Amino acid sequence: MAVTMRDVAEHAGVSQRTVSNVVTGSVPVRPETRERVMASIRALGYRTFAPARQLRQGRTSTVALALPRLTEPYFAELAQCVIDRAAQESLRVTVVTTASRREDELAILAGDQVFADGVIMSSVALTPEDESLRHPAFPLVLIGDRGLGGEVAHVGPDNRLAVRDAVRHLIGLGRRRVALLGADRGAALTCEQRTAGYLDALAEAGIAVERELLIPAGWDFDGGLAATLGALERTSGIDAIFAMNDSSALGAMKAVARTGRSVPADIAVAGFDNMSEGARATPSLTSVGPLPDEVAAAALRELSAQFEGRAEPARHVLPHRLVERDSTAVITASPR
Amino acid sequence: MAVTMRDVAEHAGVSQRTVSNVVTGSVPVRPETRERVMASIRALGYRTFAPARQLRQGRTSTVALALPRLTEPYFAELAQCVIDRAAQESLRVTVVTTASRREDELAILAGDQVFADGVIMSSVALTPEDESLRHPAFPLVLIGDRGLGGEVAHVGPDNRLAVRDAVRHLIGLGRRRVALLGADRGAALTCEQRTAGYLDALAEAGIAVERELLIPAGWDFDGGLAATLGALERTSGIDAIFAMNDSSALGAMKAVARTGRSVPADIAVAGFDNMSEGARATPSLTSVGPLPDEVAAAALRELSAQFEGRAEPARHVLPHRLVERDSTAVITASPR
DNA sequence: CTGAAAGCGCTTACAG
DNA sequence: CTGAAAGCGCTTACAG
Repeated sequence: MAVTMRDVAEHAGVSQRTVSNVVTGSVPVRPETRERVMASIRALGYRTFAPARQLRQGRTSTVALALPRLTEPYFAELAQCVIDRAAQESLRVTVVTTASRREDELAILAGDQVFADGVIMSSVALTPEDESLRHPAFPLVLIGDRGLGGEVAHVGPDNRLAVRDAVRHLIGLGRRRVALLGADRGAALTCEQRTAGYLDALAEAGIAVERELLIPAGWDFDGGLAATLGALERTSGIDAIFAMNDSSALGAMKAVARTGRSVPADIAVAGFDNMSEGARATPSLTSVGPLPDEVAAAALRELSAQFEGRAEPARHVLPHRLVERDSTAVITASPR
Repeated sequence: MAVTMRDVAEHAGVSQRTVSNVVTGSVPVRPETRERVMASIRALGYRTFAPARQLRQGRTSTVALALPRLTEPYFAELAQCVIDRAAQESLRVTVVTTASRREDELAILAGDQVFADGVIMSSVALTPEDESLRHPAFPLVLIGDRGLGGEVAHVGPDNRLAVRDAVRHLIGLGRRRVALLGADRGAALTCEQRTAGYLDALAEAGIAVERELLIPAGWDFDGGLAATLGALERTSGIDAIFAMNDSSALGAMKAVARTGRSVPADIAVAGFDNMSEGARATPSLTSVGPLPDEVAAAALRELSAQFEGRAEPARHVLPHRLVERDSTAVITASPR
């Protein structure tokens, strides 16, 4: 740093203390003095050197956000929500991406990459057995899918209930052959839980489970597209698709259209995540889950609670909402 | 911070200096000592407090990335590229979004939000007249579209040349009524430059400019979709569309399909940005421009040069590439 | 390869 | 409302 607070103080003929008061605005300063200091700041081109303040205050006022990737629209939207919410509390956000690599997620737990007061992580590769999850060395909140261990804070929906509600909605439309898209992530808790919700809804309605309606698929647009194309070719009579997330649901809608069928007339489609992109799709996509902004807000709230020592790490079940849109409308629209 | 380096040194029976050597790995430490220190670190749960290191070193090892929003796929991809490239140089990335607000961009120039060694900004609202651009108070690199002032570093393609190449390609396919989608941002330099490239290509081919082929549109998916639907209804005979960016080009392709026409048989479509999403679209999208990763790499390289005082802020013209894909293929595919 | 000590640029009780 | 001074937790010449 070229010019320091000391230089400004000298230039303005006041103490460092006064300059600090002006800069932080924490203490009222006589307008006259204030003006003089501001003038010196401008004249000298002074800028606060953040690390010094942070060292003194013992905190960075930064949160790290760890996500698999920003190129998945859901994560991009979530990141935007976290940034916006954090800004309201004068917190900055450092984004770290893991590419879904277990080693990267573990490195974050080890605190290697963490130059922040706390971490919000969307983990996809950790398991409840991971020891480092027992005692994170810093405030940590897991978001999204995973319900891991008992020690670590978490915010997320009740996956099972949410999916049950969504599939119930599909069945309520009179659909009887509801495919579950993305049903192959054996060990992943989220997948298990969402699958359980699907089975609940079927059982409730007295519909038998058909093995071929459990469709393996990647949880992204291309995964949903490819798997749906395959399923529609292989299996006839599918009249609804519940996708494990919105990205794959959007892919599924494209697949349906490409085979000359219509959403929702021939096949109703619903997803999970309540991505804002779903509202803008054609047809607009029915989805279940908390809103991304609600997830961001809850994660930040939990992190703040830990910063302030207000609470033990807690596990928050976020209420989900089923937003019904055109992709499950009851009208029988004609194709195109 | 609970446990400091001092505590570790005491616990291990060595000096702070030695602990520091072990932690940073900058100086070789006797394996035996090293092990003892590591054991103490684990036992005490020590973690480096970044601000102290940063204060001492006089730098944050963080770059701020300022973008309009993360929910625009191009920016999400660019952010991912910057994060990946930065990680290679042990730099962290703090993401700040401006929502395209001029006041937010100015605040960043004023250094208000900047807790980083330098800033990479994708500005959309500043003009060459903005005084704060003359003498940024910290290393600053503008990316993407804007060619602003002479003082501030910039990386970006030659918009005019790039668009000329792309439109030339369209004309080379035998298309004669090439629409320019997104041609309404009067003052914006990028828009001006790209429009000039379009006009160049037409002039070259001896094609008269048709006023109604200059289509105003927002530079995003929905903007491209809506404007193209309107244009196709209003104007007949359009046989190609060059969109100002890939997002609006993807919207245009959807509009074309929705009106029962086919890409590329009826209407060829090309965009700008070389977003990776374009390669995955159906049909895959022809695009021109540098790759997002090339933009990220160049921006970071320029920033590093400024950090090290290696150079005056420079203006880098990135080579563009025209990636030809299915949306401009010569085969006459039948619809669907 | 390791110690003892200075100092990075701030903020904040402690006085007035 | 303002001063003088201590100290946050590191790294790094300076010695050995």
